[in-house]
Amino acid sequence: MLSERRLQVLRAIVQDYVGTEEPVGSKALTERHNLGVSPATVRNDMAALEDEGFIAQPHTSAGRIPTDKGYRLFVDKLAGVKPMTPPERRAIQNFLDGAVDLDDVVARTVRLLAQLTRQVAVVQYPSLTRSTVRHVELLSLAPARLMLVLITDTGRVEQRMVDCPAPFGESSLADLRARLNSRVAGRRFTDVPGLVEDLPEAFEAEDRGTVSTVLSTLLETLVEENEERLMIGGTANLTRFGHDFPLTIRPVLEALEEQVVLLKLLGEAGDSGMTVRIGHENAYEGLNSTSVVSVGYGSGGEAVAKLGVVGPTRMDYPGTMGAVRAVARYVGQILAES
Amino acid sequence: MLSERRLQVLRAIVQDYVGTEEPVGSKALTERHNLGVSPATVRNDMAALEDEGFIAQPHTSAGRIPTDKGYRLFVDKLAGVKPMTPPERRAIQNFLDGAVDLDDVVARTVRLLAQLTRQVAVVQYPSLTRSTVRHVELLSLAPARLMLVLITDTGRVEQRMVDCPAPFGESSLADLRARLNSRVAGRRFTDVPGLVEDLPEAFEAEDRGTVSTVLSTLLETLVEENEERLMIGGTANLTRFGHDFPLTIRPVLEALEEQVVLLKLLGEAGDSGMTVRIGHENAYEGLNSTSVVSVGYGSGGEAVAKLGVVGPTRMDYPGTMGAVRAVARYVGQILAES
DNA sequence: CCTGGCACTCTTCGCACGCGAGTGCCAGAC
DNA sequence: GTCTGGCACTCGCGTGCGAAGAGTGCCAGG
Repeated sequence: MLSERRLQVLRAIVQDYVGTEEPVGSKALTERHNLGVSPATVRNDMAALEDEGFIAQPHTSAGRIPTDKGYRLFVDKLAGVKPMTPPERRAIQNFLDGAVDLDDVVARTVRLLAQLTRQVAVVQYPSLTRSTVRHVELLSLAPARLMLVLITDTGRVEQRMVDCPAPFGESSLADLRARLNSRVAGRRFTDVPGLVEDLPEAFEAEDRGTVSTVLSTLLETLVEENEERLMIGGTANLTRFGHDFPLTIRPVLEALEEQVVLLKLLGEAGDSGMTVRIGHENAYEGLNSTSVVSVGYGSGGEAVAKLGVVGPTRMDYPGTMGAVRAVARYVGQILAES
Repeated sequence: MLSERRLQVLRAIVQDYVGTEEPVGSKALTERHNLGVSPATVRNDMAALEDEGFIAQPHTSAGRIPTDKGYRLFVDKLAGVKPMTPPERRAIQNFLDGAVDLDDVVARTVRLLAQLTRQVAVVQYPSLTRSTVRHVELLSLAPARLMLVLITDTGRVEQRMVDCPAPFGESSLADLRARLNSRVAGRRFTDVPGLVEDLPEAFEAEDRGTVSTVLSTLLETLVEENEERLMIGGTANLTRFGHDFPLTIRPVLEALEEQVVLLKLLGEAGDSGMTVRIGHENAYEGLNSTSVVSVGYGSGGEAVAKLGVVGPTRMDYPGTMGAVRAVARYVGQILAES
């Protein structure tokens, strides 16, 4: 077990390293933090910390830098979450209050997070899993060509082309439209598949193919709509990553382009409370030299989506966590109001 | 005026520099391109080209690299557009054919362009300004509440809520829907106002208020929802920019985050034909070390939006232009089909 | 107008060297 | 036991220098 002072030494190392970006030595430590002991003592502590794998030296005769394990301990035990100052809070609220619609809320949130943390921000759109169908519209564009329009209670509209296997009469169309709406209007997305399953049976044989096609397109649309989208911003902050640029930054940019990767990343984070994934704790190896701080947010008590930031493992964890938490909180408020 | 051979020398310099990323000297030139003259002669030509400002040397006793002016001449006079090979064409078509909706078309286009050119791709969503109305749909959500759905020929769908001043019967609704569509379907946005002006007169007094409301909402949608959006991709290709990383890449990333900047950038490009903006020709100074190749695309003969790529001034212009043109062409086809 | 030759200029690279930061260890003090 | 001061040792980093090499500009001759 590590003594109290050794933990303090680790904390000091993390803080200094985050500030200076340079390996920190025993002498500098005793000068900048009054630990009340001499450099020699600190050296012993450092040796112990290194044995335990919390810190490492890039090369002999250099100072120490924290390892992922060191950051982990720091985040878990040694550092709190730095609360935002009142002016910061006001700024956040003012900025988010100006949003006009959902897209705008998300866009502003991304900007805000990126600015506050000076890192890359990722914001997931509020999930639609609980949304319902308001209306389904079918329009005939050509004899064997329909357009399917889906309107959700969140005001979102999705449309799809449907190529019919056979011409579909106007009366059949009206019939299908009416039956479809009476079954699914007001229902949750997840319930729809079961509700329309037997619909083709109500139609003439010649129309069944088309009906099935329409239905499967509808189901596809629902699934896709349900699919999470996200927005990222602040990529310019990647330039502050480190000196060994190209190699570090490239896989990160690639990861950021793969929304699937990011969604999985956010998805893996715990549902409640803030999650910090440090370096190799990230499953995606392109992000092995980054840390991801994420948290759920939502309109009610429930989290409907996540947001977070991606930055170098050498980041200001307390500050970042404070900003992420505060932003999530205010976004939740905004969503609840609208 | 520059002699024919000097132009050839310039062309060779550009080609070699693009390939090697290193200043090219007189000797290497004569070896790799059989110009039929000796290095000494080439040196004289180079001196002349340098006097005219087409090439420059990073430092004395280094080879020459093209200046922006040199690239300009190269693009205008010395290089053609390299056509895609048949297999490439097929690949493009196949890839784009898989798209399910407009968002998907745009997303795929971005990926495709980024992959083909190995640069940053920018695709603007089809604009509504020059498109035509395919269909207007009116849905009754509540007795005095309608939803107006506008479908454009580019596959874009916009929707609006309409609060009616008075309840609006189902038959009136059908009537309005029919009249509206017969007047505006297939017409350009800009023509719509004149076409629907007198529509309220055809209705009973009690419905006129609602009809007017619907019409003004429609006109609003046509005008206001002309908001331009765009999608970017391939930012990971920025890592191939050069050796002097952070300084070059940072402003580019910043520019890419500012959609306004990008839209202006694309907007400034000529409406017809391909536009190449090289280095300092770009108004936005963050992009002074990049070139932008853009072209309009559209469903018919007319361009409804632009797409393009952003890359280092040292890029393969013929290849890039070929890819951009080909992609624009196929996207246009896809849009026309759907 | 082209060509070969030549002198000149710079950059780059390798290498040796010294400095300084930082470490590990040990003997002694509290 | 724990902390401290001292000391020898290790390396990385910056500097200076010299050689090598690439490339140029210019000139005289074909």
